Amino acid sequence: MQISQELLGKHLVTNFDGQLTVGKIVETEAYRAPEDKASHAYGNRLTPRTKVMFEPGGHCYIYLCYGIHHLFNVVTASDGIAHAVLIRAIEPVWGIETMLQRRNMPQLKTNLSAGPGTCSQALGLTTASSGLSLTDDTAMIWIETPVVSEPFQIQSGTRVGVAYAEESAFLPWRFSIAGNKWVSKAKGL
DNA sequence: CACGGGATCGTCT
DNA sequence: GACGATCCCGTGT
Repeated sequence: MQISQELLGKHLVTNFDGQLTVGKIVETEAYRAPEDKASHAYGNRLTPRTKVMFEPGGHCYIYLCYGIHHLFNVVTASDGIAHAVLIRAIEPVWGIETMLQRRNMPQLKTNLSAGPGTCSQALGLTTASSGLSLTDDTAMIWIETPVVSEPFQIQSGTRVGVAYAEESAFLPWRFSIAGNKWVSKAKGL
């Protein structure tokens, strides 16, 4: 919860095949097992897929949604506690040409990375990278605090696509940088 | 601009 | 064997 807000404004960096891409995190969602019915680890459900969420924080959980989209999460809690923060949108900062190529887009538009599936694709993140460390010296994915950053207000709302989750569906656990045009359009905010 | 549907496949029952 | 923590494009207004 706190971490999902602290991640706003931070830089998410990937370095695959010598291609450096950087995006400022502008939108996140918190998922907190065991009580959160929207979490894949609800009730501490432990499967081959979810097990990286139970490991100590500092690495990532990436999974495939709707057979098409790779969704990137930061695992945030201590050993045995399955908390994660979904990165829903980034503002491109560096490596824009690479991101456009990955997205197969001719020119820069806000839909380059507004939405969890597209922003993962822009950064080159796939399930193949699930479980990788964000903190190792050799990490290919990591998070940095930008040297300079504009102050911003945090906006919150309910999460997207979790209507099935009963009472958990109404938790205001979606956070974004107010007024940032790279935030996804889902459910207005 | 709002809505509707199709794409597409790993994961769990 | 069903179903998503989604996106995009088509249609109609």
